[in-house]
Amino acid sequence: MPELPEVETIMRNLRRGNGASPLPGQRIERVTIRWPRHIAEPSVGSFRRRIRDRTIVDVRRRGKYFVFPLDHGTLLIHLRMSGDLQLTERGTPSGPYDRTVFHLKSGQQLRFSDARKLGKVFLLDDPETLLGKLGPEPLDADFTPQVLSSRLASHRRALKPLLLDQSFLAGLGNIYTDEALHRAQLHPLRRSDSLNQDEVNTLWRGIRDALYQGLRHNGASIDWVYRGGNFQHYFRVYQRSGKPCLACGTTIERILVNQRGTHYCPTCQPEVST
DNA sequence: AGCGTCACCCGGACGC
DNA sequence: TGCGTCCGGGTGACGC
Repeated sequence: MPELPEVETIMRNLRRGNGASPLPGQRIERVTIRWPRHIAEPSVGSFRRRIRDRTIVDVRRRGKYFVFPLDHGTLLIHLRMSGDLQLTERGTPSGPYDRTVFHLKSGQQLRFSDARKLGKVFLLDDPETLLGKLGPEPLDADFTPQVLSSRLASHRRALKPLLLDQSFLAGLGNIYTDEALHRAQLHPLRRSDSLNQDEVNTLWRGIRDALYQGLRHNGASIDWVYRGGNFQHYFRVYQRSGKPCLACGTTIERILVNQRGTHYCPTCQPEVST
């Protein structure tokens, strides 16, 4: 499932062009919409009309969103569970899950494929109506341990659901949350306002380390969808239940936390009486 | 505020 | 071989 490192990796490829021409500067001629419910805003008809002849000015990421500032308005795409974005050369055979295809003046196509159809596409005048709800970027320089500390203290939730909450912190999903908590040696059910300063610092480090390692390996390819990365070979806890902890040998456990599969090491991440 | 639940989806795993 | 069933997971809506 595309989380920050996967979205960032795909974003960099689009920006560079990766063999094809870079996406910034390219013009959209028209769009093919094979699954209209992908278009979240505006209406499909309005979207189709307004996207014509727009120039893609830049390619960015905010949280798990792709952000494409246009000469008029901003295109935003969220991959959710099973989405992928590819920049393809003229004549590339279409895939079975290509849902929305942007035909570019260059002959290339920007293809949004999404097997499970949960992704979303937006065309907004003001992207902040969407992006403004997001919490800080965990890799930004102004995301300091102090920022994390004060945000943690203002909630009394378990760490796991809090870290998954995009308005608390933008970009973590199930994989990187579990990986970050293991690095920080914190139990997923630990209450956010119970951490001392050392533990906050360790959590900050754990979040950044997990994300940086994901980025270094171009993200994780755990579904049949995104195939670009190999971070899945370096998971310490995610989908490793029943296997030995790489740090201490204890068997990794899987529990449900707010209906989310949660993987952790009972020895490295002890339950704390708070 | 935070939690539980449901809905949206469908490929793949599993059981028979 | 082929069918039926369940699961996972990001997010938003809704109710408590």
